[in-house]
Amino acid sequence: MRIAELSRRSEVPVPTIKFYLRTELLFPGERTSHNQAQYTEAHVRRLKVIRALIEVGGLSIAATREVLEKMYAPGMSAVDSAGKAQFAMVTQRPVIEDETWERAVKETDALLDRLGWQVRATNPARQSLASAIATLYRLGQTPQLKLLDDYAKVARQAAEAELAHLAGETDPDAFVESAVIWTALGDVIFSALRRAAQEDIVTRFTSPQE
Amino acid sequence: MRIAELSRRSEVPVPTIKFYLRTELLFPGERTSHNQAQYTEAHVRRLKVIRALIEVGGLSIAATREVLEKMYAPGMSAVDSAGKAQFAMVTQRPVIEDETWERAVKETDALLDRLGWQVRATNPARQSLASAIATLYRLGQTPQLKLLDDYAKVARQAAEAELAHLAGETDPDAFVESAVIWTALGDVIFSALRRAAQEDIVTRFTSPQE
DNA sequence: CGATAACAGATAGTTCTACTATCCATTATC
DNA sequence: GATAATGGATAGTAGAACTATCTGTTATCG
Repeated sequence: MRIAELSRRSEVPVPTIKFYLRTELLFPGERTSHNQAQYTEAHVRRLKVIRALIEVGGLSIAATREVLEKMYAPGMSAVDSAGKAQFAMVTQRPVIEDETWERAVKETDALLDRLGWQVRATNPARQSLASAIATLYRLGQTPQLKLLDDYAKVARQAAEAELAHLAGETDPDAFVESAVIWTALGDVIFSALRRAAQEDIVTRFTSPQE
Repeated sequence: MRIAELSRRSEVPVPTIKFYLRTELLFPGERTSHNQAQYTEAHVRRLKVIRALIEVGGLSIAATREVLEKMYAPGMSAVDSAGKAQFAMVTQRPVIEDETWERAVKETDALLDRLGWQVRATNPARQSLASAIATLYRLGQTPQLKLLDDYAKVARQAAEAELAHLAGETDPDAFVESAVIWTALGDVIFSALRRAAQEDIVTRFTSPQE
């Protein structure tokens, strides 16, 4: 198909597709002549994934590009690709290395240790967690161990549920794609469900009439 | 204190503080003369909360302003203020009302119904959830009921754990502030823990040696 | 008291992100 | 053969979140 149809099918404007091609977010079509290229179903699909990650998942273009690179990197097992893509999804922010930060890192290490989780030092989730904990400290909100432990237990259940869901996927490419999509959208879904649950709990608490 | 000290104490540059004052993100200091104003501990505190919501929580300035407005609105119960602030934290995106969207809304309603949760129609979490589910549909990822139900159960546990934590707070202002901070940072913490759990599970699965 | 520094407020400028728009020389298509 | 579409290059735009500069005071310190 040509670019106009690709645009129609993917609901992405032509100039935006060109922009994605320029910035290597989308792989090029097969050239048939000096000013013609053929696009395929794979392009449509890729554009849909890109839009989902950006619009719904809230990823930046840079993060999305990295995720896609890792996702479809050849010569890696599905699990490794998914893992690498996972890493690219975490927004890294520069860290202020003060006393609070040190404390938060220790707290993070202790938590993961206590849980017995095997999480590499390179996993950006560690840093992300530490910076949230550091922020709680700075705001005088002592992050109670119990609450963190509860959160962790619950997070593990969520991860188990979604990995069980993914286990049904036999095709490696489909597995990686599903894993990435679920990681990105899972955050959104979970966040929404948490807020919904909060309202329900508060409602029951203030006007108990079960 | 004067603005230089406020800047030092809050670690926010003076021009940024001025910008926050201009845009009413930060309430003004008490004027003592034509070009002097006094700032208080409350200003320091507020700036720290603002930076936490923006930098760690990832809120936009507009969302942050709304959250703060609702948070400290007078004449409301702590629970109501926290609820309103909660609503302002969800990023609303324009919705494409196609067939997929309709289906996702039905799915969302059915889910909340099945769970028996009391969630108002105005809660933006509904829309957020529906748009994530619609995206899954569009990507051909059938959102299995079981997984959504599992997620919901887990989200409820997280919400219960954090509300139990908040229940200890007797001062209404402190309650609202804690609620807002935990809602914003909870997303980050949970997301990080989920990714950490994913790595642990995958590690155990591919090289089981407990 | 006077020099220097700090201040509030106004206005303008900057950087980054994520697109949009325009143009041109081809190439398709009717 | 006229019209439309295309790929690629270049430039422009809109919004967000600051950052800088300027002006006319007001503090403060020696």
